Amino acid sequence: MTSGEQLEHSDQTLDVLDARLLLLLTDEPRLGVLECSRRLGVARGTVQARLDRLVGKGVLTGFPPALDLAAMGYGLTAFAVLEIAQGRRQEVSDGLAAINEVCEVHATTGQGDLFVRMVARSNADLQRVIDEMVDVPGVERLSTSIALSTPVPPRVRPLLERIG
Amino acid sequence: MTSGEQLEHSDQTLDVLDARLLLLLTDEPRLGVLECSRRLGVARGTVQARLDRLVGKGVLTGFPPALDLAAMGYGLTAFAVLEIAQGRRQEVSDGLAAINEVCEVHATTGQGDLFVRMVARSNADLQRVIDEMVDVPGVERLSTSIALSTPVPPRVRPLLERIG
DNA sequence: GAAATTCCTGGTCATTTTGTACAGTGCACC
DNA sequence: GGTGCACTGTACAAAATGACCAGGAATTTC
Repeated sequence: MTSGEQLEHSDQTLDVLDARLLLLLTDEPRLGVLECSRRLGVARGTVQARLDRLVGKGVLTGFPPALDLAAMGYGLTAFAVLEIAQGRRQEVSDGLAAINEVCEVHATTGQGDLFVRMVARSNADLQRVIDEMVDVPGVERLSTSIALSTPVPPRVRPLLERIG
Repeated sequence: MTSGEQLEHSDQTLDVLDARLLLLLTDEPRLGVLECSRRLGVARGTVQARLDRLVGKGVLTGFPPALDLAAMGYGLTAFAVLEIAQGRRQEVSDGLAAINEVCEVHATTGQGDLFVRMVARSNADLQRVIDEMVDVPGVERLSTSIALSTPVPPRVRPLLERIG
């Protein structure tokens, strides 16, 4: 059954087997190739080949350790939308990247030019981080909101499940 | 050198060695315990004990496969801020969670009540996803912005580096 | 239709890693 | 001085890995 079940998707990057494999690894990331092959009911070489292929395609980029920032003392997550001076995106981005607590920055359409995710140890700490951000040259306006809860934590699963 | 270098941090959840270990695993996630011990210049048992402890503390939650959504065909990432009817957060969250393309939802302070990260295959596809979100009962206002670029991709490194 | 290609299977092999255990050592604390 | 704790270095059996290869089935190509 090389591949014949997925007639509905066009740019079929992922195979049913690929999806099942990734799903399996999503649930139990520490599984070895051998275990995977057993669970999936295929030969070990197949799993090995699939993984290599997925990495080659750039779909699977690695298995980074997942850290719980809250458990590390960074109990606060906050988001900031900032407006910046025209044509200084690069400069501002660099300035933000230099702040340790800044965990993610996106340039977006709409009024806010940059969107930032950051963490802090406490409210006071957050204040400090925000101050640092405001001080970045080129930042004109900054509005922050604190994450109170996370009804849907980062996930990819549904996208995979639709294939497998 | 059990632990004696980190005098500046108070709720010292993480040790210098912990940080170095996590940093190492961040860079090369597929390393085994033995390799780590070699790289760090400590005994294998030590690395093993540290990892167990980190997992026990809840700091290290696993090694999920990192997938490149763009390589999977989801080239578009977008953010949405939505305002919802009073007291229907749970209901709305569930509704959003049922949409495959919704990758993350946070409840936040400020005007926007919920903050959503989503992906799509194309502009048309994004339109569909947005429509689905608007149709979720309890959603009153929704404003979307598309991620044009990501100057700072999700990272934890700086937080670790400050310790190690 | 026949040939070539591709992908999976199921097996082998030597090498490496894991899990687990243990005695020994340096250090902090009482 | 004694106790507890974390790290070291070592050991050994069991398991997994990486690298092969021949054969079969399905797909594509001519």
